[in-house]
Amino acid sequence: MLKKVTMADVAKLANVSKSTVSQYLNKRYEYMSEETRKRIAEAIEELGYQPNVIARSLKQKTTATIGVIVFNMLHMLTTQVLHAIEEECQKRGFQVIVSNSGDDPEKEKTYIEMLLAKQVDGLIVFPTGKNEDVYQRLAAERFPLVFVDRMVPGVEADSVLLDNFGAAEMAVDYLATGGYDRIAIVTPPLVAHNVPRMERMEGFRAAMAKRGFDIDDRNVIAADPAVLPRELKKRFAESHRPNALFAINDLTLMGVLRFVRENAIRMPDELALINIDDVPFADIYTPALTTIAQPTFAMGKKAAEQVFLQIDRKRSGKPHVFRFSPILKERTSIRREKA
Amino acid sequence: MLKKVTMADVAKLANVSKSTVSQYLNKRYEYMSEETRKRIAEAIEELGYQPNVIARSLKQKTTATIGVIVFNMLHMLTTQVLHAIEEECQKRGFQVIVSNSGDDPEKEKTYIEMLLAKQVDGLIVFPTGKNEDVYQRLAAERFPLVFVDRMVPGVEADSVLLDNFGAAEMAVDYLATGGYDRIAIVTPPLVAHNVPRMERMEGFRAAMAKRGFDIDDRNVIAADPAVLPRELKKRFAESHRPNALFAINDLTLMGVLRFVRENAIRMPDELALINIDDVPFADIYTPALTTIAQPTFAMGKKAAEQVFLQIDRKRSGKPHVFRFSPILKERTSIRREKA
DNA sequence: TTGTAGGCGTTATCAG
DNA sequence: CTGATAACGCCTACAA
Repeated sequence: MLKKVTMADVAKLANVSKSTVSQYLNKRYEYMSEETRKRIAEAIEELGYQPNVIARSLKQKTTATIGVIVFNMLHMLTTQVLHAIEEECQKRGFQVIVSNSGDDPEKEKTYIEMLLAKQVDGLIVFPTGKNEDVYQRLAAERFPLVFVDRMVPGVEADSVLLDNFGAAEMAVDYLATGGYDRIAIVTPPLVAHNVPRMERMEGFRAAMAKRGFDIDDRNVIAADPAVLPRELKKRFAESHRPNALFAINDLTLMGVLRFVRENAIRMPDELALINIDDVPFADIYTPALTTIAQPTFAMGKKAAEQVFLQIDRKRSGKPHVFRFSPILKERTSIRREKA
Repeated sequence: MLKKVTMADVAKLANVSKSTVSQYLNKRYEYMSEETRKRIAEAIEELGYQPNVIARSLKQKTTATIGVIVFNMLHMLTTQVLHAIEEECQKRGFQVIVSNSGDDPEKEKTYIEMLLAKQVDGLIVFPTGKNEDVYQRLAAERFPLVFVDRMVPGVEADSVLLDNFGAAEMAVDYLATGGYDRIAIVTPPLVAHNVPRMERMEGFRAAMAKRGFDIDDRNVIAADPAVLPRELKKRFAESHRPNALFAINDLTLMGVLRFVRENAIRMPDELALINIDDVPFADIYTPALTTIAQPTFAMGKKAAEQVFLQIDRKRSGKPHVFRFSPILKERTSIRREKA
């Protein structure tokens, strides 16, 4: 590791002082002779000098780094949002430290602290939702912070998320317009701190009520993906089986499709299906899946932009919750006329 | 931002010197009175002191950070390997800076340099393959470096990749055993610096030869995923259409499936299909897709372990290329008896 | 236009 | 057992 080349070495070789080299590096060559400028450039070249960003950071108290904490790296939404964040950061010369909390609040807390110790300039968090005190502290310090995908009620921070309520309404409306009347919602277990899940549920209820459909309790199918096929099978063995399913996310969708496959249920004839999250295989599946996409790229970009605004201390005032509109992807897992 | 609490403050409040506080922080309390220990602990607590990792790094020349450069963040393999890397790093208290090169060598070079300037302790690279000089420099400096997914011939660095040759053989063997005799390979355009692609092609040729099958040139279908359906259609309009397809990766698979769907080709009756990369929808597809999985998690773990070995200067000697065995996932897109 | 000196927050060395 | 003091590599007045 010949990483020993320092500013001093360059200065010596170029016969100038360290400060002059520093000026040069920061492109302040207004008052610098063409001559010395060249000498420094050569010295740098010759030694293969690379400035030590750490030293700079220590002085400037800024690291050109932001921390991102996600709760599930393998989730497609995460990947896509992350991609957009990274891209936005590249434009600003920032880099991204990624940590995976696995939805474990303890871990999340630890990582937030590690990231702060590393002096990241900002934080984008897909929050577990269970570390309100930590979030509050950050908000109080006005540390640049943006929540993504989920928000945390009571914490004043910029948040970027889907219009979940609207997405659920969209699902119901689309199914209803197609003539389907026995609509069931399929979701992971409902827990209060999971805001999007609750919002989707509420949107569903509201849209059903608006249509004058009553909600059979048996048509709220809440189960972990692993046991979902079994639960569905149970429900479908009962009376008044649903003729349309709304899966609130991609994981749930997988459970539904497994059920459909195992029981040789014909779509869309026997059953219509719509879900949130535009999975990559949606249009090569048979039938092609009608889905509700999240604008993941726009969301990631916005999240990054907001941290940067905060870093630049340019935020207008109060934190804002940015709601992104869901996008209907019409395909063929739903007929447009009632059976 | 009340981030002004420094070691000096703690020292003052606890009535000791900075050095003592430092000892404490580094858990060297062997020769420290119970008394002072407690006082320091209290002071830290009271001030909410958080050590500044940047300052520590400057002194110790170590950052507990590794850089990962991938060429496509959205690729599933990338996500999964990344996940494993991150997990392994967590165990060691390391963090991960992720950059996306988009397979652009210029960007890759820039990021490598930025990461080095940030004093990362090691680098894991999914290489574009076109920056040999940069890789060489790193190797020469013995900077901790591991390549993943692709390797770079001529550069002496640990590399973690699939046994691509073996995977292609596996595909051919499985199809041949099922009685299929007109096997075509479907791949993105072949370019020399893309090692895995070439290796898979070679494995295919070798396995075909071994079986005594000759390879009709028209059965090497090389095209970008976007135009693949068209190319396939063209081929299938000709004589001696293939009765089995081997897609060398998931992107290619998507193209094949689109073709299959658009032309209502029945699998496995008219056409058998196998591919590398165990896509998440493989077993909910109809027919369930027989695939060859990469042990992505093990690969990521190994990559991380190898950088750490290098960081700890414990590497045995010469760099090593780690080949991971493909895993056959038998499903139903191939019949076991010949048509 | 360039150089000197001091400091950023830690750790390391060596006295005391 | 504890405390000066000097680095680490860079930036920034202020001097020259």
